[in-house]
Amino acid sequence: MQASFDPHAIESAIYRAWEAAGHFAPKESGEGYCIVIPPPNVTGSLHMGHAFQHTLMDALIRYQRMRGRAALWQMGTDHAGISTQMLVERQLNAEGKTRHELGRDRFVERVWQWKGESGGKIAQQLRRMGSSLDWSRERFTLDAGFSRAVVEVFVRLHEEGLIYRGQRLVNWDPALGTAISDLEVINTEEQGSLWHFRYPLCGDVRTADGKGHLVVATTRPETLLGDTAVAVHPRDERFRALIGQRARLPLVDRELPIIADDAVDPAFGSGCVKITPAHDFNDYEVGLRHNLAMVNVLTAEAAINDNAPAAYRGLDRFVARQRIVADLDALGLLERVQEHSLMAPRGDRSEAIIEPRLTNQWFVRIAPLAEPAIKAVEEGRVEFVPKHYEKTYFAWMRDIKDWCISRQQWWGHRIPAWYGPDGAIHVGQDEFDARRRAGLAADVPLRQEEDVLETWFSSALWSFATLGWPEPTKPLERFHPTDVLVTGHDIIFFWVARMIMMALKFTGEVPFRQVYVTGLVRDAEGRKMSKTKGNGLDPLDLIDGIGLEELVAKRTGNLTQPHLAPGIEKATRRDYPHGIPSYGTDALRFTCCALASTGRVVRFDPGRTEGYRNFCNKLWNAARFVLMNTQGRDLSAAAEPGLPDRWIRARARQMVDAATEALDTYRFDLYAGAIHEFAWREYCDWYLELAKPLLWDEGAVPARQAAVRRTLLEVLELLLRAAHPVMPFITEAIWREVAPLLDIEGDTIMLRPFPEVDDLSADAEADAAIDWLKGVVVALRNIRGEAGIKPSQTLRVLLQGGDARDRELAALSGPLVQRLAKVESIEWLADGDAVPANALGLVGDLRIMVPLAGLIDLEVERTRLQKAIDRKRTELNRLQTKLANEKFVTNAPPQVVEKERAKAADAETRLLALEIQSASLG
RNA sequence: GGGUGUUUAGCUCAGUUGGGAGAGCGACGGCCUUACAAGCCGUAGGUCGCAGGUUCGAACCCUGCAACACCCA
Repeated sequence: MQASFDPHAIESAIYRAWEAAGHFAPKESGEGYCIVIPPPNVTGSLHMGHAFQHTLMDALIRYQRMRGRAALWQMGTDHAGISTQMLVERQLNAEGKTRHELGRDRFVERVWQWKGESGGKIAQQLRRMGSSLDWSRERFTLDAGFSRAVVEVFVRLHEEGLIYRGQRLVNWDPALGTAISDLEVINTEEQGSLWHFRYPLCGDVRTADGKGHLVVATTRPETLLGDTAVAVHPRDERFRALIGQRARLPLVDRELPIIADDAVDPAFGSGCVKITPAHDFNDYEVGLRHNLAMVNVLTAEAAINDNAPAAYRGLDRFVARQRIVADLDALGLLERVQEHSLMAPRGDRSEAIIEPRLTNQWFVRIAPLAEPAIKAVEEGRVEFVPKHYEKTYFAWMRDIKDWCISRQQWWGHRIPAWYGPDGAIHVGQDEFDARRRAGLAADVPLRQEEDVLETWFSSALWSFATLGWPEPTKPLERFHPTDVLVTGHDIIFFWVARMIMMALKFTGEVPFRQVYVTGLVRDAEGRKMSKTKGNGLDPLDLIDGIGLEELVAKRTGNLTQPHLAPGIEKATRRDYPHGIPSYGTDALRFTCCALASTGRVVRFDPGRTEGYRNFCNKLWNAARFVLMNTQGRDLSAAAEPGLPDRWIRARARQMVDAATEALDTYRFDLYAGAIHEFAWREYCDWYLELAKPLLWDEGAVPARQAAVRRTLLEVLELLLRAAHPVMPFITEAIWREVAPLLDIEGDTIMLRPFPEVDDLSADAEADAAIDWLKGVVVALRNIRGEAGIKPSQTLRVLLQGGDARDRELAALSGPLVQRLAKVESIEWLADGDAVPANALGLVGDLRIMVPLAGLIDLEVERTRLQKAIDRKRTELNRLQTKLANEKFVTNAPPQVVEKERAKAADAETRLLALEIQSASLG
């Protein structure tokens, strides 16, 4: 093995070998375990969020595979309708073309071509992460089988009346020219203006205070072109007399009824509200209630259409806004303008301001689907981890609105509906089926719906359509419901809820038994990682490393806002003065696990990755040490385990227990902690050090040495298996060296069993003995450290006090203590013996003394001692106060009281010893 | 406006049923000790957001308040 850990030397070859051997496919027999991957965008690339979630999924899959389950991690990608179409349209624009010039067929062809070119990237990156996905079963939401499932679902929902087409007010994205769903609209607070306009009253009508006009306020003046009423609150005394009268809409010269509606907030603005049913969701409801006309004044591009006066036709909405304000001002109808912060709706993809717009769209009638999905979670058939996300889920599901599923786009599943010459709608699997169902002759011309389904409609079928539905396939039977869905809280509504509804509807089963909701990855300062902010991290850069100049170029290139480049460059040079070193996949994965605690935000700090790269190196070198001391040795000799051997196995048992518990409850941070703690703090820091004296003692009993060698190997091998789910590559590389020495069959660690607690036994005796030893060694190190004694200086140690057990342990562990603390001699003194001036350490009643002579400065030792006395006295006082409290003694459980008494007695003994020592030093 | 979550060491976070406040990183001091300087040894640092309450006992349970984050309208 190389002297230091080099991830590049091992990773790719190992992954290729696993894949070639078919190890990622579920085994033929055994209980199934399945996770479906949240499908990445087919033309996308890996970001930190993927790296994070995929690490957790892969850890689960590898863990369950090692536990004997037939584990399937179902691979697939999403066609990502809007974002992919946007990307390709942008490419076209760069060439000076538009999709409309190209036409639908050629455009779609072009997208497929782009998919062919860039669609493999994410798959390669997933391989670099070590993801044990079953590539042989890879699916795509637009592949033939999946599309069939989509059509099937559409047709059946339509048959049952759960899909309908209708004219509704929808969120219209003028930049993309399509409707989008409520969830795709992001409302953010922005600064704007509130314009107050005067609408003259018709006839001789006057307001209560004698004015001839009403005042209405709006943040969107251009919409007044579509006003069809003015509303007031029915109990608003100021306007009661005006209800039923009419006002005149300026510029348009339309008479508007003055109506009363509870929805009006009398305290907002003037108390009068202009009603634009075709361009505002609240007004739309008012319009329905009062049977108002709905005047659409916007085109698909959000310019003013022909329903408006000629003066404004064709103007962009924001140009029209300025013009209208100016015109009203000129007419003396602008009362005032007010600074105003408003919630601006923007499209999550285009970031354009969304316009509510009246259009014909397809909807899913969702309430009948939501009901069983709510029940499934209430009854625990689907369980959220952490549990509190169920509240979020219920809140949304119980107030769910019909789902707009049609998009005026080209890239996606074209809606399987055909229009007859009379405008009648015929739905079917295909045109033939639609004709058959409708009983239409072959010569009746039919025109297919132009719209496609939104991407989430197909994603909603992911759990079962990837497994072969609508065919009753074996994988479907074996792996559905899947075991757990691992995803972020940002897509609980988009995806999780819809999958539950669709799976229940079409398979009668929940799609997964548990949902593990991860936090979302942010940068080290807690900010969202984004290209615009230039604070993004590419997981591949953490794995492979990247030079500073290249990193700067990557972060500042192709910015949508180029003026931000200098700031980004400066921050990058500050944060990564030497670029990013290559840390390897295992270190990145370990970081992801270690950061996966229960919070909602995961602050990703590359410093942690460096630390875990070091951990990989530690493990690598520990393995080198073990191999150096075992290769070519006779390991078959009868073994006689010593206390350290028994101890490390007992510790291993504890580690396996903790690791198993952590993985079973999705506490990946605790799992990583258990592995790290055991490997570094116990196996390396103590066991390897304890092993050295025995290994290097030429006069040692052969059976003892054999036991040490076997223990070194066996515990290392067990540790590798326990750590494999989080760090697959390094564990495989080391395991291949270690396994032959232990005569283990098999060519890969990934198919070996995960360690079981029952493989090991607890050992109270060994624990006590090694605890004692550690106590003595730490006490001596402490004296050394504080007294500034050089590590090369050997010590003479005197022992006094203690009991028979201390003498027994000293006899057993003396040689180990000597080696670990660099002690040349240990001498027992009787209780009454005079002792030279010394530095004192305590383990229970046992006094560990290092004579000062020539080594330790008396003053330094006095200071150290005084500190120890102060600390111990504080502790004792606290305990004595507690024990003096009668209420405590009578009310607390006896074992608690007993424990406190023992602690007090111990503190007292120690304090006494320290005080005697203090007196003796003068 | 409604809801959810968070607040513990300089930073990032653990803390399982209420019973001696922890880890990693960082800081400081000392070491090239023959697996590892990507290492080893040691040290310092906290009124557990604030105010009440329950309890013999509260970081943990209850109430109120504050700050921050996110979701919904």
